[in-house]
Amino acid sequence: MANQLHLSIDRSSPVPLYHQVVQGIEAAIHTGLLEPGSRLENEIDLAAQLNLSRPTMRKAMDELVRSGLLVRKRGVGTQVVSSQVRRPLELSSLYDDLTNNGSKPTTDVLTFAHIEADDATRQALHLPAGAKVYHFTRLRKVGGKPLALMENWVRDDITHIDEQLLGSQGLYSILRSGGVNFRLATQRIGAMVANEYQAPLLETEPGSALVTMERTAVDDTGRNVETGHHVYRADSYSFEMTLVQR
Amino acid sequence: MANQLHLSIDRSSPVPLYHQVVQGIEAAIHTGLLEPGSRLENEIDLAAQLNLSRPTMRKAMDELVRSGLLVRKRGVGTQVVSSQVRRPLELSSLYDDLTNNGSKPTTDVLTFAHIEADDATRQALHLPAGAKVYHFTRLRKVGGKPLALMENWVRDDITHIDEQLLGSQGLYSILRSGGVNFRLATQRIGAMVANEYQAPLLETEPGSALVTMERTAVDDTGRNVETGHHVYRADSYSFEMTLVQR
DNA sequence: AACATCCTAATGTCAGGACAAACTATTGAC
DNA sequence: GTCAATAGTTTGTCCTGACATTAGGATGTT
Repeated sequence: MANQLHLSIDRSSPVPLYHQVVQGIEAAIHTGLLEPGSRLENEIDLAAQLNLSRPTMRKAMDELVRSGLLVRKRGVGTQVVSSQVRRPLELSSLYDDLTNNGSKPTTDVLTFAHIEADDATRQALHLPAGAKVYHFTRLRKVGGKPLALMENWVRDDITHIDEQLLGSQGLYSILRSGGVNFRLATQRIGAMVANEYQAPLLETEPGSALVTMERTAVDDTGRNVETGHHVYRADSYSFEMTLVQR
Repeated sequence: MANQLHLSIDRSSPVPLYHQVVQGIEAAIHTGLLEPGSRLENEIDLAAQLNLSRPTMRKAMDELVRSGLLVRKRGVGTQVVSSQVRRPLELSSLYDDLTNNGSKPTTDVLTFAHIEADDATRQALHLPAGAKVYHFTRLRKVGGKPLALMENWVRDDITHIDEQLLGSQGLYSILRSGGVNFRLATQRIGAMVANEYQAPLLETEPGSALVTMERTAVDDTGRNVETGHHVYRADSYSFEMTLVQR
């Protein structure tokens, strides 16, 4: 039962020890070395084997529990979750998701403007009256096939946004280069049917199903940096996530 | 700038100290005592004021950061997020969500059976060939208005499920009473248009937009307890969540 | 054989301390 | 006046140690 997982911890590495443990166990689960349903050794022994303190070991396991790979039960032990685990929904842009996936997305910038924010945008971004924002709509394709139609509003007091840049990079990548450290986002996922404007752009029929997503992102200084309204072809996109009981 | 929040910590309470702090700060934010965008005192001072150790204080703030109410920045401090915060998507049943919301949902059990699991179900629940499951479809209404059409498969080796019980309680409530401690779930959210079967049940037109959700839930022993396929009227339901950068 | 009780093992909570790293603002030099 | 070095503040990481709580098996009794 006691599974020997010989992780190697590099104390001279700049990556935190607990994170090295997280990566090691993640890898062990992924490669099948740790089988689904199998029990891990207890925290204290594991910590001792790796010459780590128990709080450090525990913090690593905390993260794995939070991400859904492990399940703990007091008085019993820790198990690898038996289901094939999907990654929890993370704060990332569609563009990043696609490139990480090996796809090569392209972006058509349909409209681009630097305008005074309307009421809804001012409220979403907490801007004073008269403040200006970047507003643009983009069409994202993968393999030449349209996937998403995206409309965004971004505050203009952070970094300059260029129409050409938008055509070659993801929005979040541009903003990160501009010094924005995203911390969290609130979003709402729903559904609608394609209207006469959306359907031809997405190369589908009016009346076909679309997934809708509204998102507002906050950076590490607490500013609401960006808000957007996106629609995706339902036959090509869905949101996967892992929920963890807290 | 240093905001005085006089939380009271009860050391004789069975609820963990860090959780008392979480609740206290949550309440302070909710009541407006801690304004959006305001800075908190540093961890060490806060811990000292409440006669807590820094790790305990820190664990409390960790949770608040994870849930999206606070934003931390090394060398700078901790701020209350300026946006109105929505609760992150938690592992809960629709029924619980609705009752917590003050609504009074009703459930019609459309079909109910105790049958041998098909291939897809066996794979989703990790069951051996020949295993039996409960299979049922339900229609959930709020205020007499149909909201969701739900089809579920549940393993039968945990607790007995009664057709009548399903009509009066949520599924998760029944399973919890049966000794199931849910730990996590993986789910996928998408969209479709209502077909001829769904539309009349949901009192909408064929071709109207529906939000779809597929979910598989895991308990604290690592078993896949339940899997389901739900559809919601898009004009009445959407998924809200908070994503946190990890 | 059935039941209640005790024991053990594991996670959960909490303390107090130490140092590292990052950001800010001030100070100093040119 | 501008820029770079520096000091101080705050969070990030890690350690050792201790006790509480729970689950489940083992034990003993009826």
